[in-house]
Amino acid sequence: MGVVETAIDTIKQMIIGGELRPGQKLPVEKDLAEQLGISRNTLREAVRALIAMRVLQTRQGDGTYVTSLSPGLLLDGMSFVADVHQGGGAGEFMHVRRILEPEGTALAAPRITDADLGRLGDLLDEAERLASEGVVDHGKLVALDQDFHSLIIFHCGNPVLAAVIENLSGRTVRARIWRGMTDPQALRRTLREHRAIHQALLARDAERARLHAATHILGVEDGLAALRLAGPEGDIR
Amino acid sequence: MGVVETAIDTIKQMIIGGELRPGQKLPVEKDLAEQLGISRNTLREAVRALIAMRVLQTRQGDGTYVTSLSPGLLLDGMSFVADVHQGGGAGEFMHVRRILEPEGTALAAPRITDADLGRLGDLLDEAERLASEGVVDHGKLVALDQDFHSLIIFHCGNPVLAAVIENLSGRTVRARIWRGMTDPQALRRTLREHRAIHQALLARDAERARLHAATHILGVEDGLAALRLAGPEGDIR
DNA sequence: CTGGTCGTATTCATCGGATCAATTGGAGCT
DNA sequence: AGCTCCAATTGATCCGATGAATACGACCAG
Repeated sequence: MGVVETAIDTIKQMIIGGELRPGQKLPVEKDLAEQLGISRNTLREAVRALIAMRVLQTRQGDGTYVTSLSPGLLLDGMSFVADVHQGGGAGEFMHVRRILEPEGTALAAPRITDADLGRLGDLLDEAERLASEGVVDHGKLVALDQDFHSLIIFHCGNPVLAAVIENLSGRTVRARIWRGMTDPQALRRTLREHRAIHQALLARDAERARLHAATHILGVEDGLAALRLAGPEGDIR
Repeated sequence: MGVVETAIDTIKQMIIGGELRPGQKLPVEKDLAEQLGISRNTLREAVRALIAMRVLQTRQGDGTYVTSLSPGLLLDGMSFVADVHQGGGAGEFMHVRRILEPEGTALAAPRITDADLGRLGDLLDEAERLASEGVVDHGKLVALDQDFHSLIIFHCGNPVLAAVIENLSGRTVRARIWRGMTDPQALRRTLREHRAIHQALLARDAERARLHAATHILGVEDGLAALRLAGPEGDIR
């Protein structure tokens, strides 16, 4: 095993073993490199790998710190994975989301705050306003869609579940779906489904929320499949 | 944004954009560094970050290559996340697994090959043999347990689902559960549940498989909760 | 004594160059 | 044709130096 890999594992073990705790500052590069018996450049490569995993964080002029190590933070590298597979694998990611998101939505029903229920309503109102005006700015709709789902899932009570769901559909895939929603009828259906989920949450009815979320994602999956039939390659090069 | 971060994003975009395809070789460090207008050391830090994400792979004396980018490969960094949270967050990971694994098991029922059904039986036989002999080697049992679940989930038909499930319970957590299974009755129950799942798969009965998998993981969750009551800190320092 | 300002030391970021090690591919030999 | 061996290629590691951002303490004004 290479020197860098060894250093990565050593630091990992220091964290798992509790020697380094969240928020704690690491020794300065020069000292840590000497302590591990490696050069400063090599240590930096190891640190850079752990930064990519969101395990460490550096601040120039200050030092290197262990992050909060919260699941939401550590799992958000997954979205890149989803983006890479926007082609053939998108359906597989969506399938997992179809399993998880209804459950998360049901869990959120008794937990979501009244304030956020109101915010959800606002998001829907704005989306419907945009849609009725025949807006072509899909970016706005994508953002509203993402906010809607995120806000619900945030209240599921399980940060790991929330983080996994959150990262299953990367921005690229999500944008592709909405871009493909040229049919105004499909757009109206999506908004109607969102409204139904909102109604169920307002009634604190977990079962209805679960079912509406499930059918909603089924609809999204169908849209994705149709998209693939229409244009096998989604790239516009 | 720092120079290294820019370089990481550039390479990422080259992959998402299709300019770099799986298995393809990157330009040599010297050339690529020059092309990106950065030093070789800086480029190496960017490459190292992408290696940590399993996006790139280097072979000394040969070159740097884009990996297969398969979901299973890219998602296997998750297991480290699970390991870090062996303390408080383990239950949350197990909860997600409880949602996904029954579904994956049900999906596997009609797909798993007869050969692998036989292999599952062999695994169970060996586990029961070890248990009846009062073996204290938990490592063997952990490995058999992992093989059992992996072999089933492998046939769920969705590599993304399989990869996520596979990485939700890191080795550390799994080992902790089995180590905590000091009660011979609990061990027998676990084996009985495994056998029940196997029987359902043999009968190609997806619904029974789903239910048995769900109750099995519930049992594991209970064991984990009991473990936390017994000893809040699992570290033996 | 309090508050702000400024300079300096600390620390990470980036760079250029040098040497080591592993792999590859071809020259040369049998 | 097949094998051996050497040299070129390429990543791995190290060293030293400079730039840039931050933190902290000295200093000063009120």
